[in-house]
Amino acid sequence: MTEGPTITTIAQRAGVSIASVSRVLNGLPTRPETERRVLQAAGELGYVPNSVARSLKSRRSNQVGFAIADIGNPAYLAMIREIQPLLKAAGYRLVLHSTGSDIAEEIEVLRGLGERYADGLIMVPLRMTEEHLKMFHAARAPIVIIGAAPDGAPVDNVRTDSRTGVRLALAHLHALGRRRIGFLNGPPDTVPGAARAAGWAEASRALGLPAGPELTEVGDFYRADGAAAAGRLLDRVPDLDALVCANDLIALGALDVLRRRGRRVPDDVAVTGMDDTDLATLAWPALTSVSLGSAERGRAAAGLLLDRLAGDGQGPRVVTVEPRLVVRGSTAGQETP
Amino acid sequence: MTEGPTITTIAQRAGVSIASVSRVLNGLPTRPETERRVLQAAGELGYVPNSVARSLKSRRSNQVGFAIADIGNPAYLAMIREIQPLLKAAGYRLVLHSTGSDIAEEIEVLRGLGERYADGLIMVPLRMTEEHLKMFHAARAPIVIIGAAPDGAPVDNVRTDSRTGVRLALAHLHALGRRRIGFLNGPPDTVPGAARAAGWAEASRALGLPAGPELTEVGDFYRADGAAAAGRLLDRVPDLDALVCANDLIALGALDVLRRRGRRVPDDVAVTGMDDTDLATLAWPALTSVSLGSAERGRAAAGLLLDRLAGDGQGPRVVTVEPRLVVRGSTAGQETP
DNA sequence: TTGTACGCGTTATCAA
DNA sequence: TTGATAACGCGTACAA
Repeated sequence: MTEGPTITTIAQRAGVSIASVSRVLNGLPTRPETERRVLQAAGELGYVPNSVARSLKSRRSNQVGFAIADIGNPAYLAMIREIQPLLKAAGYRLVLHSTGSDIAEEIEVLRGLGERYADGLIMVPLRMTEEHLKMFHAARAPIVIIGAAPDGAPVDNVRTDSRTGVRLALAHLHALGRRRIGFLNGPPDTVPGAARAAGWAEASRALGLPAGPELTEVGDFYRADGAAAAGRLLDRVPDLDALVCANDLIALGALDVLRRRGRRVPDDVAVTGMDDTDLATLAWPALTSVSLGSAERGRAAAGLLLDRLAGDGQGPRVVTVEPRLVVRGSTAGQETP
Repeated sequence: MTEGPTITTIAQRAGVSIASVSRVLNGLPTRPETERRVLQAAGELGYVPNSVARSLKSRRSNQVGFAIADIGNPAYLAMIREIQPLLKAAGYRLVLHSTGSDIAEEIEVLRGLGERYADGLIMVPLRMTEEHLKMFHAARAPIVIIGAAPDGAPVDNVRTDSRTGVRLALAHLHALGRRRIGFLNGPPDTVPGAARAAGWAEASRALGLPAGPELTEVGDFYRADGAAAAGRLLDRVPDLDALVCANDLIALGALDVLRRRGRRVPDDVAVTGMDDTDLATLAWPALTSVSLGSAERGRAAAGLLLDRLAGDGQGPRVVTVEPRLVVRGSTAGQETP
């Protein structure tokens, strides 16, 4: 825990100037004898370059921020698992921000970017406020938004179409003959919540299904909230024959409640989730889920950001990932492999 | 994306020296008029202090590293969820390292600590080599190891007793009348793998159960490996009446195989996991699991590290978390709540 | 090929 | 109270 050696220490020990030390360490041409002495001194002292000083000089931190609402959500996890290796391979460290879906904390993360602790930021915002936009414009480092960024915002954007996702789920259930289909949504004032609500309304109308509020319950995007919402909806509409859930966690909560109430899945009530997380194959019966390509979106976001960091100066780019229905036992009634 | 303002820019605009700017920004006594001009200039320019320069001067990065084998393992996840808010509250950013259980990468993380990009490190190593020990001694920043650190290593240590954990599981199954109990372990050359193997041998002997290699299968700590290992063991010992698994992921793999082979759980085969992750309550039947206090260990580790960072200069400390059996449907045969 | 000296943006010391 | 200036550790013109 003593003070570490610096190039000055090495220079003294090797009897050369700090410039020579720096040159040797950076592989610039030097006389073999000088190189030998420097390397020996560095080795003996256990020298490790100070990344802070290097950053101050180079104006690059070699770090990238990743901001999400909750590290516990497996959809975000799938993103991290893709992003982290890509960043590491490119020489960047990953700074993780878990904002707890608190707007103020999200803004704080954006403001922090101004401190230059990171060379770029990937963010999955739950809401999109004026404040966000202001920070986007003020940002002095590239930002990639996973989710819906407003057109014209100076950020790269990886999006998916969860409206279509809800439609896929609803069409699937409709094709299976279900007609009393309930909807368990997340907070409608969040970006994903609003998109799913819109998709629900659209698709219901298109299929000639009732789309009124009597078939919808709202809670947070967690399992316990999903269970509570499912309980309320079942109390109100006991003859439901299917449930569309706004994410897998909510669906798992719904499965808990259905099991507790003795409703068979999928025989009595079919259930769909969304995000197609690892949890979907864990549930019993395995959960039919709409994949929004979390892993793919993570990969795309990392790619976009690395392009920027490599000096790509194009205008804002948008990558779109198509939703895809993954049918499993919770709607199909067959054993999972 | 233009160059950001510095205290020099502010000083020019406000017509004062950079020293005055710094004083105002740090709340040191200044004449009201000076303060006003500085704050106005700073506000107009959208000044944000450069954390890199600040770090170089203060010799503190306000970052903490957290190194784990795989972010996808929910036991680690439980730790992060505790660690991250504690660090944030104390003003530290979290730098996440996922090493893929590769020794070389773990060593690289320890070496990286020498670059002073972080003020401290929390690490959950899977193995413990001479190289690790060397790096611990050479480290110039405090390290907290979650898992078994050798006595005398200059690190704080949060440990649990997974030997006892295996004993708890085995005793539980024995008390339920099971006598042909198999063991699905992780790699025995890892710290947790070795501890669990030792616990298995000890506890089997104590209970008068066979403890030979014929009842053990080994794989990695993942679900697919658990399934493969369970398959091999069932082929060899078809009349098993229980399975002790080295973690929850392995147990979930075992549940997959048992279901596929038509063995009822727990009636035919009782199953226990370890780590008591969120997945345990997701499985069907819900998984009896030995809690090793992941969340608690994460909290303890963060606490130890923050103490150090606050200047605590004691010798290495050890915190031990007791394992605890959590009984659920996979052994008790009752509906989960 | 090598050394001197400056700058990166801050904080902190010392005179004034 | 304020300003000039010296660090912090590194990279790099520029001069030798």
